[in-house]
Amino acid sequence: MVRVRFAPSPTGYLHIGSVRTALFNWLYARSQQGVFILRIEDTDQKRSSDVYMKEILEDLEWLGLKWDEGPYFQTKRFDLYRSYAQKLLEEGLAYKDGEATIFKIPDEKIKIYDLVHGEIEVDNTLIDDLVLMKSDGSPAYNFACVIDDMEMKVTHVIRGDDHISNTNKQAALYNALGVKPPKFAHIPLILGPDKAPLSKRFGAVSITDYRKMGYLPQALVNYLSLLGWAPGDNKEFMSVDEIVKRFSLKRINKTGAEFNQDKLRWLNGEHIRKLSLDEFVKVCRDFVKIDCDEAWFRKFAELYHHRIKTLVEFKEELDIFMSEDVKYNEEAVEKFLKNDKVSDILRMTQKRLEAIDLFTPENIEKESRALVGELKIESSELIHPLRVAVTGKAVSAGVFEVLALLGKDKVIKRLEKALEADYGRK
RNA sequence: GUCCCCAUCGUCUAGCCUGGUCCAGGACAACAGAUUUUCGAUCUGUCGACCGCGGUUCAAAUCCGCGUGGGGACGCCA
Repeated sequence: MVRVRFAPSPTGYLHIGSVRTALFNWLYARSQQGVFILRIEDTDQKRSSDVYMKEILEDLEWLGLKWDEGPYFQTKRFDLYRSYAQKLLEEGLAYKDGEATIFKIPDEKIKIYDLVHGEIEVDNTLIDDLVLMKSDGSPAYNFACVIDDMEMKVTHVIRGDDHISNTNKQAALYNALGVKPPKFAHIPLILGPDKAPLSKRFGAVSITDYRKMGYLPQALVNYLSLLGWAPGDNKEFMSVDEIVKRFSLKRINKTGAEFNQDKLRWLNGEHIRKLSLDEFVKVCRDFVKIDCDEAWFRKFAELYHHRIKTLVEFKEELDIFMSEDVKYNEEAVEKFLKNDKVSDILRMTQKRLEAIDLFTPENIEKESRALVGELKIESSELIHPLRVAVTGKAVSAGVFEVLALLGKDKVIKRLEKALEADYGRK
């Protein structure tokens, strides 16, 4: 039975890199019908906080990375660490230095077999002895980690590359305890654009940030799974189930991967499209928290379902519809409103639209095209200025649908405002 | 400084183990064209990489060595 664990420290929010580690553990457990254990490494009591702890649990749940066991807390296991330290002391494998207990690292070369990297040989004569229990009575990281992994019968330790140089120390500890070490898989780190491991400098690194930016958990899972792993057949857009089915440690690669938000955004768009309209409406409602007519909202969502890539983009479009004021995009105004004929065309359009009883896309289009025919102009000469005048932007869904959804009053009012500004003369 | 890890398009990667099918495939981005209702949508296309040098071999992205470059670890932090 495969048993893996994710062991975060509640000394900060859940970082993209940590989440990727959690994800690979979870994927391996799921793909092997194994057990995914959550262990909170809170031995640094000065830096640990409940706020971070709660956020970590929430983020894992939001991502759908459910744990089967735990959370275990290291602060509740100090007796256990103490007793093992005592045992090593009695066996002469550790010694006291003041209040601290130190493990005497045997002078020998040690071979580690890593599932990702293959064999790694390290000369343990080069490293210092290892603190087991600190003077304040708390266990040191490498010790607590080994004891817990042993006690929790962890079979595979999947963690970041940066732990490779802990592994030889831990291996020496396993030897001293007379226990077979778990299998190790050190996965490459996630890098920022500067090729250094992801840090605050990069901007958004916490899962909460991505949630707020309107990314779907399944998109984030999909994207993160592709950093350091690939199914091998060029398939990239995958459901979580599909990833679980195809995941294998063998296909994890060794190179650090740069986090690329463009690709995440693309994948997010794909996952949004894949939602049914009902699902999409629900997701959007939860995200924007706006009070408006259900049927209207649904129509709006339908119009933008395939046009937006994040929920924030959805909200921005929605704001254009909801707000009283139009924010005019300078480039759009420059390109489509600053033209001699525009004012006249818009004035006439406004009159036509005002006369429509049933303000439907079909009727709006009919009237607009009729006007285009009478004026002997290109339809684009009416449509583009109309869009900019009403939405402030050069980009939107189909303009007739947009107008219909906006409603006659609002459209007329916005046209009036645009005409007052009199861009055509400036 | 010492030790360890890594090295294919701008980015994520396939191929590398088991050398020939690779003048290196896909995706994101970028760019161009199309769609005469735009576009950040859609479709089509273009650009673009095996870090260098030696070696092994009939044959090397693939194996070996050395360089170079990047990263990590050297805490009574985790």
